[in-house]
Amino acid sequence: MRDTRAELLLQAETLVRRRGYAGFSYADLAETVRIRKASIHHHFPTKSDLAHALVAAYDARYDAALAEIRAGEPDAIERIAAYGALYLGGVEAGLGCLCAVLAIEGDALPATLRADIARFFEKHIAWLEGVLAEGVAAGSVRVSAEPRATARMVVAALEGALLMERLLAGPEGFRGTLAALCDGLRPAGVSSDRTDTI
Amino acid sequence: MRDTRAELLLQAETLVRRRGYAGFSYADLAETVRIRKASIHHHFPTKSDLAHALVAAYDARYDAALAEIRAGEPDAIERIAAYGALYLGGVEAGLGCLCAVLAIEGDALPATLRADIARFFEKHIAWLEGVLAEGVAAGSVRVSAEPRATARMVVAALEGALLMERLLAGPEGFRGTLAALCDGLRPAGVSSDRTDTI
DNA sequence: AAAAATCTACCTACTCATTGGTAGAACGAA
DNA sequence: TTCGTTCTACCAATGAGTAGGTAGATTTTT
Repeated sequence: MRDTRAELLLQAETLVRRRGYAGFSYADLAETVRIRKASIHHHFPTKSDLAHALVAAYDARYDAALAEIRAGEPDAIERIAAYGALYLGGVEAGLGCLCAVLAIEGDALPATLRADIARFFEKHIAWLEGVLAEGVAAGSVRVSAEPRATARMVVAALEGALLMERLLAGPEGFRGTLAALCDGLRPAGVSSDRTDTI
Repeated sequence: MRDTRAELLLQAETLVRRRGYAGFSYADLAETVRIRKASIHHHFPTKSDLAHALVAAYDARYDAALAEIRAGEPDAIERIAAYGALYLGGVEAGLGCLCAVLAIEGDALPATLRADIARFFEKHIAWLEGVLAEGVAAGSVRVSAEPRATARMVVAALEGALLMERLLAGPEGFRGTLAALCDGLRPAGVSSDRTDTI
């Protein structure tokens, strides 16, 4: 027995992350999942229903990943490197960030969806702010501005790098940006042994 | 006598930057420019012709702006701040970066267009690499990694911030990221008087 | 346990607005 | 008269979404 709904979510996510929200159709999705177009409407009545479900699933996966990083990695810089590695997966697969894709088409999207996306980003910023604040307290991080502004900058840099390096230098280019980002947060005089093995 | 072609380019750019490439149509454009749909085809036979022209014009404007910054501003950090201010205009107007928008829908775009966009980003990276290298030589910039990787990171951070802050905190949020970015590039012990007045 | 009712997941076969694009005529300026 | 521009009037294809039906599993009633 196959879980059609899950399959639809998986393939729809890939399509959106590859071609954008307006750039994929129920017909495309129907073809890749090998189901009739009308059957998709049974699971997701409208396209924006599907989009909501997509964001919810994506968000939940990130929630789990953030929690795991926090639990498994004590060092702040390593936590950020691990966070960056989540994006690296996208670059490797040639897929943009779901929420970045949707954010860009923002003006054409339902307001509720835009709110979901905003919450996604806010959550990441808050998480990073916490990580940075702890790192500063522990002396393993040097932040030039307030942690909040730096947190925003880190998310922005990673989102931007995913967007750009998918077209330019691929994983190679992304790793470079991630390394530069992490190095910039290290206190002066601390070596950066591990940044090239992220 | 009005320059319809220029008007078309202007309005099309706004539409794309607001809703994405797949998210706007010749019908939309015709309505805002108050012309018939078929007349647009006279100026831009196909949609991808229009897209190419859009990128070319956008790219040319950035070329001019980068040259002006280089000519008018001697200090490296101030140059980067001025570069960031170019993006700020987008946040204020609620418009994404044209090339970021197109990059995200990359897989659905003609390959030639993708190449144009890649060149746009490469150019910015190269420009920033030059600015950073000069700054390092002059002692006004401290780069933790190689200038090339830092340059990539700067473009990524600004592209990402424009994308995100359009939905989140607006110009306020963007200025914060820009300040954090610039502060991170300043040599230790140098005050950041001007970052809040960018 | 058998029969009846309901539900789930999928189907074919549409609707109807919109998409990018074309053909060819009309207009105005040089 | 010719050229550049804009128009009306179309086209085939595709978009999201709907109507209504069928086969099979599940639940409810007798």
